[in-house]
Amino acid sequence: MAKASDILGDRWSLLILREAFYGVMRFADIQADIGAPRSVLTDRLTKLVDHRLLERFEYQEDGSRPRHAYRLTDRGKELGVVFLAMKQWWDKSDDQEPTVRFVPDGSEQPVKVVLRDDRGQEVDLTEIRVRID
Amino acid sequence: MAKASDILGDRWSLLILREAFYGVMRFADIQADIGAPRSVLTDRLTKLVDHRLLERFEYQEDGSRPRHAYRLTDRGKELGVVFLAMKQWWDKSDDQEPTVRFVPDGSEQPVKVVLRDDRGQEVDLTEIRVRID
DNA sequence: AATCCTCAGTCTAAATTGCAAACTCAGCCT
DNA sequence: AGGCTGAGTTTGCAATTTAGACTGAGGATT
Repeated sequence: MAKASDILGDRWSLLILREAFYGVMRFADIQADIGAPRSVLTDRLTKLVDHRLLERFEYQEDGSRPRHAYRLTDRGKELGVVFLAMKQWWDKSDDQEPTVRFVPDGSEQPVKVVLRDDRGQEVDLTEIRVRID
Repeated sequence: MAKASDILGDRWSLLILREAFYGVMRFADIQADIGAPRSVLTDRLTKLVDHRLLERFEYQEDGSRPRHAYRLTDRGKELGVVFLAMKQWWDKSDDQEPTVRFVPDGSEQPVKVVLRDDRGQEVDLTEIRVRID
């Protein structure tokens, strides 16, 4: 997991990925939303592509020249759980009502991130041990 | 969640917290494990204490002078889910067998981080929507 | 008692990284 | 031809990070 923090342990990368989960994927939009300097944004996007969390693709709007944008790879999408866990953690200790919620299709109640044992039983964080082989 | 990335969006803070989950909490041990420069380590530990993820306490080993060390606060411990999610994500795309596993008391099967709806039903990441109020 | 050792930092100068703002380049639009 | 837009690149300066030396408190060693 040390390498995971190589990728995620960075102010901008986390924010970029969050944007990606919300669906934003054009350079200018990301830049406007998170306010990173362009040069840093270029660098981070390149790194995220190198790490196969994002991929760069061409798109063309009608009557516009082709441009490129970024989208999450499958591997990147799987990081969603990490973001949900982070958001849940943050919301819990923040006293504001969250303005963004993640809900399952066909429900209004937000999803929770929980731990489960191999029998499907929910487990509390305090009830787990570390096993080192 | 932008502020969460203020705290976590940093190469060393993530590693320090991981150490804390493994139980390491003395300055020298953290330093030896993660290799951060001392001055940065001091700075990050102070920040993590300020953000109430860690607390500093005195301890005394028999026949040694009192020293201080760091331990996770309750708020810090709750971040465990984020770390487990990160580890699970990393393990999935890493082809090595993980050498560290988190297992519930009284079992050998590692816990999984999953999403659950309000009725306790497990939900897949692909089945959720964003709701903005 | 003087010196040594360990831990937990602090200090410093050099290297790296981050920054804002200006510049570039391709192609569509008037 | 000139302008505009998106997606960068460049530049010169500011802030952060780094390795490594230094500090200071107190127990241990001589």
